[in-house]
Amino acid sequence: MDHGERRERLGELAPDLLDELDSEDEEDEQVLSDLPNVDNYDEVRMRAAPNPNGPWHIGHARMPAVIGTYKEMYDGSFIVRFDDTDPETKRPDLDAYDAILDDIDYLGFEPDDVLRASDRLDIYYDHARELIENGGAYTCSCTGEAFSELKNSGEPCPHRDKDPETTMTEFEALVDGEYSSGEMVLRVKTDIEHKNPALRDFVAFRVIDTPHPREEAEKYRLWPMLDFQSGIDDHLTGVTHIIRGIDLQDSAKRQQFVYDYFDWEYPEVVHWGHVQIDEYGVKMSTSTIKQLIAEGELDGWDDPRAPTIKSLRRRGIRGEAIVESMVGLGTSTSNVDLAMSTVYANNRELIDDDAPRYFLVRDGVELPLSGGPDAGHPPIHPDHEERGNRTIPAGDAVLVEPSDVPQSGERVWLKGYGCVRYEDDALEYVGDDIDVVRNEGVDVIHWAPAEENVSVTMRTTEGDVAGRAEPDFGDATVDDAVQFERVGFVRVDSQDDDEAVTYFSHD
RNA sequence: GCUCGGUUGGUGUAGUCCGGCCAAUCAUCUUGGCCUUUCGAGCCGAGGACAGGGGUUCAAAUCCCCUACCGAGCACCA
Repeated sequence: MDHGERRERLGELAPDLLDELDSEDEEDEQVLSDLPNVDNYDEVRMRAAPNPNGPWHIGHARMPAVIGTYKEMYDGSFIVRFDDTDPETKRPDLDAYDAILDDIDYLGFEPDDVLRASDRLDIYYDHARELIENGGAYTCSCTGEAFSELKNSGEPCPHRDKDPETTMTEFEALVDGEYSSGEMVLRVKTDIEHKNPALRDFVAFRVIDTPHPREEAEKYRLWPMLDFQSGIDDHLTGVTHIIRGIDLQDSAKRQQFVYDYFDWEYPEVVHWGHVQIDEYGVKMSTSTIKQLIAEGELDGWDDPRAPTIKSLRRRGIRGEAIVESMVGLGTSTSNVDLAMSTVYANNRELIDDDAPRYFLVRDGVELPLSGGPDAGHPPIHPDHEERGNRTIPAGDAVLVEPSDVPQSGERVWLKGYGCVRYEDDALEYVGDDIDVVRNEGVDVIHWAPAEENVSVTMRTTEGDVAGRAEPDFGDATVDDAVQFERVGFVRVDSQDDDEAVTYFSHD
């Protein structure tokens, strides 16, 4: 029995099962693996916890793409929580908060709530106090080096046995700003002999002398470390599923100690590996990009050479295409490479059907033309005759790309116009019988009028390219995705009289 | 050094928990053909993978052990 026969048979025997089979088929669309233990929760709730130190690079799209997709799969929710708890070494960039939310919006997702950790210091302090009362934390004035040495040999530091009252007093002094950076920290008491040294008595709070850039938070000096802050917030905001990188593999184990003190249930965790993106010479890290912009190597976050979401956006890559590509990577713990060709393939599928066609001649060579009709009329879209045809006036001369100039005596087909022969440095019309293309191997090329055309700058990942487009390209409006035939898809970035700027999307 | 994790075609992924219907899925990629006045799309076809070695088993991508390679943590970064 082949598939069809089996279906038919099943339909006779058990129509119910067939319905079930069909609905399963529809859900074959599911691209991500199931989240663990979803049934144990009323609602799947997730969070993205970006550090607002700049707009997002492409890799950052993975988090909203994945949790946004899970949100749709499970009818769940997700929040964005800015983990901006280091005013110094990971100093937040005030513009980045909105830039990141804007990027998430571009990807097509809307967070159910947006929080800033720097608004929540008092909450963290309160939980620290409770932890201290429970004997789960102690103030420690060891230098990092000294503590590390003790810790690595599994020995407690002298401050570990402090009574909670002393710790509490010292903690309040920390909160009140009576210590400077480096003098005192609050540690969570875990297991100083834990076989994994990474889990032994980690720092929960430290003093940072540099004020936070946000006005609302500039008064604070005592800042929680990620593992403490994030652990508290995940619980308080009802997060049921945490998705994070393998660099945070030990976080859950550390935070588990805190959760145990509070008698909380730890959320489900999924770890994924790092993403690398091919095709970019520029290193993909926010700080590197920031530096290149500062040095003038890149024009800005949306420079076509920058590996950022803002750049892809300006290049006309739809958020949906980025999301599909990211979701396609799945959530495996091994590191993955994302090929930009996948993103481009996804985007092409989204824009191809709508993109009108135009000719753009790069580095045009001007060739006199004689003997033919006044104009060429190629279709606006080859699959949609109803959209009509363009009009490209031929005039007395046309532009063609240098590599398209035929050998002397040879013919070439100017698309939408007809066949011409190249002789004595000029083109002469020789007819409109398409059979020469079909049977005689005449090449079809694109062209533009030498007189009446639109000057176009096409910005690409490799630099700017100058060209001339056919006059009808003037009909394209800013933000349109169009295809320059034989060149590739571009997004129209600006359009003034006879001057246009386009950003190259992909071929 | 201590600890934790990973390795399926060029790339990514499904399958691994609960061994058999996996001579391994899907996409991208490369490629042949059809169609086409380009590119793309579409249609038909092709290419290409279970890191290596042992073991358990009637049966292993799947379980166990070893090796190799890759990665992560051991921060007063996130």
